[in-house]
Amino acid sequence: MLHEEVVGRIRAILLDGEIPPGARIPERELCERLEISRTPLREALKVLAAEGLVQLLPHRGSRAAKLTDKDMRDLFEVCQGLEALAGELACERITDAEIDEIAAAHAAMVLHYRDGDLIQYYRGNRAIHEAIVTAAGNPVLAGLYTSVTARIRRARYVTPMTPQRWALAVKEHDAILNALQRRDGAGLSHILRAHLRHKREEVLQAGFAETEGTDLTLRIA
Amino acid sequence: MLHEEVVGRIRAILLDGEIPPGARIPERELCERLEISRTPLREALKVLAAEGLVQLLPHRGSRAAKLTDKDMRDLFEVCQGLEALAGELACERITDAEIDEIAAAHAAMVLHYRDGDLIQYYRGNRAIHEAIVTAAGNPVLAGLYTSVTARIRRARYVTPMTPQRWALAVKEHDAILNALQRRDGAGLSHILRAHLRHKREEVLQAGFAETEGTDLTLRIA
DNA sequence: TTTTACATTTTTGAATGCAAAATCTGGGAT
DNA sequence: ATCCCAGATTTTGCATTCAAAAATGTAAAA
Repeated sequence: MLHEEVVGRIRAILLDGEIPPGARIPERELCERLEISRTPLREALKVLAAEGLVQLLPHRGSRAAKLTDKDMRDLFEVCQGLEALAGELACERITDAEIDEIAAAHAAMVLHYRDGDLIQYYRGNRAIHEAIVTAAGNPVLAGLYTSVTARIRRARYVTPMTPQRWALAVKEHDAILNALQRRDGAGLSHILRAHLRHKREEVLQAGFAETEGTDLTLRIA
Repeated sequence: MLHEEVVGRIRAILLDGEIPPGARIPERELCERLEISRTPLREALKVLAAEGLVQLLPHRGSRAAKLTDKDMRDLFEVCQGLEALAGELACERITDAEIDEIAAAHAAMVLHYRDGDLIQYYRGNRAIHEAIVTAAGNPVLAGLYTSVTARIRRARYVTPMTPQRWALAVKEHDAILNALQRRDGAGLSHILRAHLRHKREEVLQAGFAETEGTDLTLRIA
């Protein structure tokens, strides 16, 4: 198994919440499960620690990082900045074909909204945001975006929504698509910020400071 | 020696250009120099690879990452976004005392400009940009900023300047301080973007694609 | 002289072993 | 019963070792 694959698999385990925030990461156990020895596992943990997903305590092992409200706020703030930038750049560089793809994804997402299928809605939502970042044509930006969103993913995409908020989010997405189609960078940037600000408020209101026992089951309000 | 220290020391070696971009990283040699064994060294290299400073080639060792013009453009673009965000947040959160400190640093920097001391000027310049990012009060943002700027540092702070460009940069810094003092987030964000855009143009015009032989001696035009 | 095939050496990536640190356990004092 | 401390156990962090892959060198053939 390649180094990057090890990192990826552990990242997935953490993001799935299989090892909940704050819990110790059982080295020996993970080694057996991934069928690798401690050396490559520990290399991966150091990388994930640099990413902020793992917390290393000298001589006391590693734990799945726990996010405080402040961390969450900070991450959302940065995420806003990155998406705003991505929106501007995307408007300069996006091709017609890419816009069409996003429009299609948008339409599909709206259908999921109509169906009240929050999981599929979130999935489509995420794909759209990622497509915009990709369209920005800046791999450095894309990399940072991936790493920042990974850390808030569980909060962002597993927060219950009221019908009002959900309706607002869909309306914002209409505006996002519209700005993209008009290639209105400033406008898109502005809408994306507002969209994320609202999302952040939802998440923080939901009291999302991660603790050992944070329940991450998807609930629909 | 602690893990973070190992990472830091190797990072410094790379940023100093002691191992030039594209050059192989001599594992054995670094081990002897840092007086550590290969295991912790390799852990550090993987972390630095995730940061983008090191390139890992499976079964062929690691090299100091080489930056293409495109990489440089992408990094500057992201850096602009991060500084713009930092500027906005700083205006919301900065204390009077912090503003005074930045004003003092600014005054000192202007003196170095008058003296024609580019090295000291750059040093002061960097301190100001970092102080703004710190004043934003967002450690996640600060972390990304550090990592992005690290990668372009050598280009950003080791590019020759024409008297015209230098004068413009100083003028922009006046505007930056002014916006900060007025706590004009939008204005500061705008100026910072322009400032970095100009810097990027300088750097790219200087033909900064990093190659094995890139001469990083500080030249004053 | 250049090229190709092969053997040797070097380097890489990962497993194992070992010393130091931390955690756990149980018995005795308060 | 609770608290505390000494010994045992586990876990961590690093050095070393080992197998596999790549690089290098050599010699024969074109």
